[in-house]
Amino acid sequence: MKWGKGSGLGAGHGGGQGPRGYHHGDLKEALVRAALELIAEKGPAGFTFADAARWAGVSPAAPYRHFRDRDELLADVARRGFEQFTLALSKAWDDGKPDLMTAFDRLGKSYLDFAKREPSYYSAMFEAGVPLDTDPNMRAASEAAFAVLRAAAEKLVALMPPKGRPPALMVALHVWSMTHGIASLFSRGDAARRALPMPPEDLLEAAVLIYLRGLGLEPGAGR
Amino acid sequence: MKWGKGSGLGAGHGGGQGPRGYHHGDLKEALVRAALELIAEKGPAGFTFADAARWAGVSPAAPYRHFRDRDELLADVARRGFEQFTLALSKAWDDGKPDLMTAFDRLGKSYLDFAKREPSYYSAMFEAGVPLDTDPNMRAASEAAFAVLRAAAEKLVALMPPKGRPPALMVALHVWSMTHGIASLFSRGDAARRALPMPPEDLLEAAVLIYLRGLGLEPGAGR
DNA sequence: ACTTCATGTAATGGGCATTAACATGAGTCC
DNA sequence: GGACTCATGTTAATGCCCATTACATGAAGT
Repeated sequence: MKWGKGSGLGAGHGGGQGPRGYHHGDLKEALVRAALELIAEKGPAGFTFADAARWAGVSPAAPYRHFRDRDELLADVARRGFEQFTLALSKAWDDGKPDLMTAFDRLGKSYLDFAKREPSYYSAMFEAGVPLDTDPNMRAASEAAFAVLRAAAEKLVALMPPKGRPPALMVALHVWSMTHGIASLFSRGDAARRALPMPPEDLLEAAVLIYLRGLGLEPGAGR
Repeated sequence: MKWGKGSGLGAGHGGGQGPRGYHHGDLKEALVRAALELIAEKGPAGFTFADAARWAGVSPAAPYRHFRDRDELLADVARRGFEQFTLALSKAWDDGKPDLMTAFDRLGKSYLDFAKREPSYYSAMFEAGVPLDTDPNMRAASEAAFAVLRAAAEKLVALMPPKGRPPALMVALHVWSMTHGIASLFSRGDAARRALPMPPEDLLEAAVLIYLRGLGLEPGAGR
């Protein structure tokens, strides 16, 4: 045997998504983890299919049994990223408790936090150029993440008098864009980007406060 | 001769930045154009040094006379992108004429317009992972672009009463983030991204109006 | 035990980056 | 004007690494 036995996965029963019987280790999971590791090291375009195989400790051809090609691997990473992202956002929003403003702020911070804690996922999701409509699950996962934000926006605008109430979708898009912009420009783990006179979290918080005031929501509302 | 004569560059006098005497065509320019073309086709990571040479109609070794490696080529593309970007933004801002609000709006639109009209430059500048501090010119070019935005923000906050006047730098960063977020998420030429119920320009305009109102700037101010 | 399927391996062909040695044409200096 | 020199490009060669297709192999099912 020339390739070793994977990287600490043992010969478990295969907890992934295969029905049950796995022969060896859980290669699919190992490949995904390899991809994450490699993305963190050299960016979403900085590694090859063979690299992932090498990292997982198998032969260069083994990945083909699990992914058609490198793109499919990347797409799977992105999909998983969206799923975890949705989870994190939902948790942060927590249905608007204890009050909407607090929860909304937490939501934004959670977005930035995800981008910083999981730069590999974030890269795969937003910067790798993975098309959203190869896998229907992909689009669903991505939309689920946005749905959290949108639901939050719905509750927020419901605080306003029905007269000049802005469309919740627009509010959600605005907040998303702002947050994504800050994350892309300043909040990456790279540290190779631009310096900032304040932490990105504060930048975001101020932006959202100003924006909401512009909508007519006073800072104490919804409490 | 096996490689043909380039792609329509003719044997002009060499209008690029070489002092004057060029032997053949203006290969350096041709390579940059090749890179732009190829980025547009397959993304900033989707082409090789040899591809660029082939596209420019020269042998695979020729580019080495002009760029140390592929990264240097990409960096040059990014630098030129920032320069053109600065130009476009300056022109749009036009020193705040005829009034600040109009000019500011034009500035934002110009940002989106650049991202849409020159997706290759935009990619090289913001998505290719080109480090800003390899070439001092690079950082300078990138900062010049931001300086336009910052100057505009300065003029805008000067409209406000000195009491609760926000830092211009923060305003500039907010607007930049928002605009960059919209451009990244929705305004790319890709068309492979997410659908939007309104044009990105309108989304941005609304966001900026709301944000400025949140700062206490009434829509008619500065006129 | 035989079949079957999932899982991996060995081997092959091709492309790319990179370098060194050679060719060529434009300006330069007497 | 003619030889010199340098920038620019070509040819050729090397080594690496990748993707991908036939072949092997071990575990489960009957």
